[in-house]
Amino acid sequence: MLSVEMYPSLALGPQRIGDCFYRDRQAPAHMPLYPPTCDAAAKALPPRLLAPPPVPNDPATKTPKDDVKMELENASLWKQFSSVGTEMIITKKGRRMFPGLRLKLSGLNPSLRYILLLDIIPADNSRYRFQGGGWQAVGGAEARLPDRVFIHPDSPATGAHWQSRTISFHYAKLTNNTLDTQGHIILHSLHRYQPRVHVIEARDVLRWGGGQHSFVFPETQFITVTAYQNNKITELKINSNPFAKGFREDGMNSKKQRDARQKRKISVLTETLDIVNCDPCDSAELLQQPIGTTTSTDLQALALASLPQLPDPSCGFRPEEASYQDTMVQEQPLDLGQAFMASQMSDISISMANEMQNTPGSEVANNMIEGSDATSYSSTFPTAQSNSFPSAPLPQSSSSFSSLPVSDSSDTSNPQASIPPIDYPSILSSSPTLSSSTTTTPSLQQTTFTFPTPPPSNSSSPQPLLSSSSPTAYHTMPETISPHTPTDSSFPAQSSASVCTNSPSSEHAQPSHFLPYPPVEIGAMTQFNPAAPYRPDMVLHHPSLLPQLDPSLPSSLPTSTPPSTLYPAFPSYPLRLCQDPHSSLSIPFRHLYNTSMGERTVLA
DNA sequence: TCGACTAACACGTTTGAAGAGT
DNA sequence: AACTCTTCAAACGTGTTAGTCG
Repeated sequence: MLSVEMYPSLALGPQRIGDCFYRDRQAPAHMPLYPPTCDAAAKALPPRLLAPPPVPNDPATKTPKDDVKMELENASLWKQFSSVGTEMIITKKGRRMFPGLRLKLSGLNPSLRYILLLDIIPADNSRYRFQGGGWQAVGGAEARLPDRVFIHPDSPATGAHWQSRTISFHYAKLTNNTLDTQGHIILHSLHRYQPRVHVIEARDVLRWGGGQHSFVFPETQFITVTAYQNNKITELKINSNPFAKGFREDGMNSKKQRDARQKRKISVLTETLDIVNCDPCDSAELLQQPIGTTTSTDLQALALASLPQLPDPSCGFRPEEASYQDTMVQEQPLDLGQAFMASQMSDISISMANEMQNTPGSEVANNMIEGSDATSYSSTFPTAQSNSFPSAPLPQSSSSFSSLPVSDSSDTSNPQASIPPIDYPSILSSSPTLSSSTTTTPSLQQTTFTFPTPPPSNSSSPQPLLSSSSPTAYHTMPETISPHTPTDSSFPAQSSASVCTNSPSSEHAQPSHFLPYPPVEIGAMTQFNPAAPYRPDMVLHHPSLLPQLDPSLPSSLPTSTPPSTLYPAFPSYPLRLCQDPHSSLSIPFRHLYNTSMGERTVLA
């Protein structure tokens, strides 16, 4: 087993994030679409690896994975927002998404264990501004931040588990705090993003590859904001989010009620001042102003005047008796810390160990460095229809995927139903299964796939997600890399996977294939404690865990690979999954170490 | 001056502990 | 003793708003 000593970066603790982050941020705006390391690696690819992969016509290569389907349960709600132009508030402390991603999974093997991940990637490389009642691209996107992947707290769980209930990612939080230590997903404000959900067979994780399904629901695209720009979005949120009930028409926090409170407050302040200002030299002129015309500044002045800072014995006012309760109680930092996290870790380890035991090819970990088949997928995406993002149209689609681009005229609830559907690429439905989940062969898959590439972002008309007539091939590393394999390549090992988007009229999102890049080693290190009453959400931070929707985006191209971090959704994060910045190799979860106490601990 | 952002605020929901009842 | 149900307070999730910053 590898030790921390083999990966000096692991010893650096939390600051590693910042290190890597700043490396990203310092990347020049004119940075190439691909990082130098990637470029070099791509150039170094043997021609055979760049060639299109064989099309898997052989039915024998089909696995149950091909039937994995995902449905966006609250698609209608998402479409409501999408039709207006979904905005998501991001705050320093982290803000949940609303609507949340509520999903239904089917087609999984009930007895196998899976891990569900959520990540959010830039939908394009533009920055937006709300003007003229709509969103306009106003420039290039900011440098990409370290990617973080939110691991569903139930992970790993059996296919039966996932299929028996609605899967919700509502615990995931978004932040604009680039130095966030809470494990929230870091995003730039005023940028457009696309959430993705990944289903990874747990044991595949152990072998640095294996099958994977990724699902994209275009209607879940959103623009991040620090304050709502579109009133319609605010209304929608208030009307559909139970937490915002108070702001509804009949709520105590409605505009009407707030105005009434404001008036009452002014009245009380006025009365208070009547007492305080028994001294004629006080701010009597403030009181001369009609209440109705009192400005906020005036209110502040009134409040200040009424505060017990003017103890005048002559007026009988006793400041110490005043009930000014501005006692802001300091938030107690929750330090569920390492003990809790460790329990979580051990749980996953156990489950993973079980997986390993149940897998005849449990020696896969040792064979991860073996090469694998290369497969290529390419497709052309038609231009999407314009939508609620006036200058950034979304692809028109339903909440589920269909391999056939069928018009969705039946969806009358969707105000845009009349818009011609997007012809989603056949790649997404017909792509081959690259690795069998049941195979005992620990081979890694090599895949080349093609994703649409948005035109240059400096255009005032942002390009729609997944729409392009000039697809760009996305290449993954040809050779498998293991921690034991010294290399200067920036590419991690790769494996087969699938990506899926939904088409306009389908019932389910159905995956096609892409590479889990770099390999995720969640299972081997993550342990959940079944006895724990609550399972923390966890976030795997990895800059290049999965391929970008559009590899040409600058944000997808860190010049150096930041470390991967594994966070629980807790205030304190003792565990961190790092990647060796020198070798660009992802460190298996078993090398997670504890940083909460300023010390390193190899957990397994 | 203006747009973006932040912190404080009030209200509602959620959660979990404590107590009562069976 | 064990279980279920109710109550209640704290924590948390909302949008709003005033103020700050560049």
